[in-house]
Amino acid sequence: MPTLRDVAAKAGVSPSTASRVLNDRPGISRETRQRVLHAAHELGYLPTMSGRSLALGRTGNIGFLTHYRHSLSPSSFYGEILTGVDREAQRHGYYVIFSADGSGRLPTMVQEQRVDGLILAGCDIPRELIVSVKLQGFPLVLVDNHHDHVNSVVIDNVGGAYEAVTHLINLGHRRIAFICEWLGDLSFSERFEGYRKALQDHRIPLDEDLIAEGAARQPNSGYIAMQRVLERATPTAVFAANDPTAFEAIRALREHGLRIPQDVAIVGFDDNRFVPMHTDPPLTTMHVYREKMGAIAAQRLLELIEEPDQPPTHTKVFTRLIVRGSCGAAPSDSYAEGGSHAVLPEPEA
Amino acid sequence: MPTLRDVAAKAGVSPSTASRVLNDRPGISRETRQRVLHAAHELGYLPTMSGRSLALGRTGNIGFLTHYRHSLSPSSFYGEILTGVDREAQRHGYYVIFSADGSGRLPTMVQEQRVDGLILAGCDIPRELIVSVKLQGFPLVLVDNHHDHVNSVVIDNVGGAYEAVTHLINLGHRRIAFICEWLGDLSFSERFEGYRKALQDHRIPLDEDLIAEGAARQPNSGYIAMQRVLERATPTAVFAANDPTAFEAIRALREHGLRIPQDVAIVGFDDNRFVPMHTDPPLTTMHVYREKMGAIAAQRLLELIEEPDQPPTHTKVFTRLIVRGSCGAAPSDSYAEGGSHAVLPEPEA
DNA sequence: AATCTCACCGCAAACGGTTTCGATCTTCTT
DNA sequence: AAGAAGATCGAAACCGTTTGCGGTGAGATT
Repeated sequence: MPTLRDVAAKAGVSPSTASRVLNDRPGISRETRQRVLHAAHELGYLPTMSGRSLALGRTGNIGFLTHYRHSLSPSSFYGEILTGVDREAQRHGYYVIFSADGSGRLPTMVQEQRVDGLILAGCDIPRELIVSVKLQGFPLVLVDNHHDHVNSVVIDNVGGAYEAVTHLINLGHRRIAFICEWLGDLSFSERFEGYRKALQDHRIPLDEDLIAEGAARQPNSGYIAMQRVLERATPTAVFAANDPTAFEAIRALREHGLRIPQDVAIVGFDDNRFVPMHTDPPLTTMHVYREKMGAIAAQRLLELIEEPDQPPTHTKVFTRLIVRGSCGAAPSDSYAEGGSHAVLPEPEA
Repeated sequence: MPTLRDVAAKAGVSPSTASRVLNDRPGISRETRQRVLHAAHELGYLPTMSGRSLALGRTGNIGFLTHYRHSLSPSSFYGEILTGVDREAQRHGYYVIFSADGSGRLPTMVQEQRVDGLILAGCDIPRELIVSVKLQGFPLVLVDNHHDHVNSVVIDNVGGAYEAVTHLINLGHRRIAFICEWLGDLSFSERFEGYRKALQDHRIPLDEDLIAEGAARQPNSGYIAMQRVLERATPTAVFAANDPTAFEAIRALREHGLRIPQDVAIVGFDDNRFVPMHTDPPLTTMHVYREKMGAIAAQRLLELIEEPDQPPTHTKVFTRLIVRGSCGAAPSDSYAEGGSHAVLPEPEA
C-alpha cells in the first residue's frame, strides 16, 4: 500500500505539502498542487485510517449496537435500520461498526476509541449501558428507545395507533378489538395507548373483553390472543399491534367462519416486508419508515460528533396508513419512501 | 480517556514496560507487573485502537460487504449471516464493519486499511470486486458465492435439494413439481440441479410440464409458478426452491381445491424464520445454518489474517431436512443449531 | 541597493502505542 | 574478588498522518 511519503517523493515535495494538498489546505502553488494530485492518483493513494485518526483524534467510524437477542428476530426490523444508518454514514465518508451485545457495560468499542459515536437500537438495551455511555459524554443516539436527556429517534406509536383505530372508526366500526403479543414491550403498550385514546376521543367505551395479549415471544401469539377475544365477544374490527400478530389473527378469524373484511376488518402495524403482501386480502397496516429512522439517527449522530455541545433532542417519526384490502376500504395509492418527522426540543428538567 | 503514559506514570514505570506488561511480554518482574496491572485497572485503561493499529499494522476489524439490494430483501438471510460473523469476531476480540455497496471497485474500507480482512456475502457481488480484492492479496472469504482460488463458504444447494426431493420420492411420489422465482439466481439453479439428479437417480423421467419459474423479484412468484404448473399437469408433490415460494404455492394449490398434504405434499428450502411456522400445515423445509455459515466464514478469515499464505478452501455447509406437516410424513424432532460441513481442498488449476 | 512583504514550502513535533537495543543491577562462577 | 551471565527496565526509533512555526526566495517599496 502506498504511503503519503511515497506520494510526496514521487511529486518531489515533502510529506507536509502533500498532506496539505490532499486536505485542501491553502498556501500551495497551483503547479505543485497539480503535481501532488497527479502523483496520488497514479499510486492510487488513500490515507491510512490509523495514522489519520491518530493525528486527528477521530476515527471516521460510528458504532451500531443491538441486543443480541435480535439476531433471532424474524423481522429484519433492526436490519433495515442498520441499512439506513449505513447509507447515511457512507454519504459522509463514515463507516459503521456493527455489534450485538447483551452486557450493560461500557462497550470496549468506545473504550478503545474505535468509534466517534454510538447508536443504540432497540428498547431492550440495558438502562445502565445508556447511562454509562452518556456519562462519558460520548456522542450517543437511541433508536426505537428513549431516555431523558439522551438523543433519540422513535416511532410515533401512539399517534400511529390512534390513526389506525380512527380509520376503523370512520369506517363505522364501534366494536374494535386490540390484540398484541404482550404489553410488557414498550412499543406495544404505546400502541395500546393510542388505541385507548382514539376510542375515548370518539366516545366509545373501552371494553375489556375486546382486549387480549398472547404469549410473549411465541410465534402463535396472535392466534391465541384472537381466540381469547372471540371466546368472550365478537368484534367487527381488529387492531393488531404488529403484522405477524395480524397474520395469526386472520387465521383464527377464518376458523371461526368469519370473512375478511366483510365480517371483520383488520389492520396491523409495521408494514413488515413479508406479511402484508401475503395475507388474503392484503393487510392494511401502518407503515414504519425503518431505513429513514436509521438515516435520521446517523445524521443526528454525525452532527453531534462535529459539535458535541448541543441540547439533546427527541425525534418522533410519523407513520403512515397503507390501506390495502383487509380493512374494507378502497386501497390507497402506493407511497414514497420518506416520512415526515418532528424534532422536539427536550423540555428542561 | 487514560493513555498508556498515564498508566506508566501511576505505576512509576516507563511506557515501554507498561506496554510489555499489558501484552504479556516476558522479562518483567512479578512485582512491577502487579503494580502496572493494578494501575491500568484503576484507570480503566484500554489501549487506543489507532495508536495500537498504527504500531502493529493491524486494525482488529474485519469488513462485511453485501450488495445494497439486499437491504430490500424480505428475508433476513444476510442479517443472520452477519450475526454469525459478529459473534465469532467478538470471540477473538475483533469488530466487524458493515457496509452495503454496489460498485465493483476496490472498497475504500480496504484502501484506507480500516480492516484486516473482508467477507463478501451474496451471489450478486460483482465479479470485478472479487478479483480486485484478490489481486491485492487481501484476506478474503466469500459467503453464499464462490470463485476459483478464493476462500468461500456455501450452502450445499445441490445436496440439499437432492435430499428434499428424495424424501418426497421415498414417500411414494413420482409426479414432483419444481418451482422457483427464476433460474437466473445461482442458488435456485443449483437447487434445480439437485432436483434433476434425484429424479434421475431414481429412474424418474424429467417432465417439463412440472417445472416452472415465476417472475423475478416479485412477491407472488410462487403463486404464478404454481399456477403455470397446474395449468399443464397435476403433481402429487411440489419442491419449492425457497420458503416464500412454497408459501405462495400453497395458496395456489388451495384455490385449485387441493388439500395439503393429502392431495399434494410440499417441501420448501431455507427454513425461513417466519414462513414455516405460519403455513398450514407447518412447512417441511431444508434448514440452512445461516449464523453458522457466518461464523465459519469469520473463523476462516481470522486464520487467514494470522497466516496469509494458505491454500484457498471451499467449505460446503450441509443442510438439514426439517419434517413438519406439509409433506405428509411424521414430524421430526427439533434440531440443534450446528450443522456439519466439509472443507474441500481446492483442486489445483 | 537595502529592506519589507508575502507566497510557498520544509522541519520537526505530536498523536498513542510497540519494539529494538543498550544500560544497570543482581547473582553466580571461578 | 573480578568477571560473566542473566534479569529487569528505560531511551529512542518507528508506524502514517497532520500542523505550528520558521525559512527561503521573489517581487515590491523606499
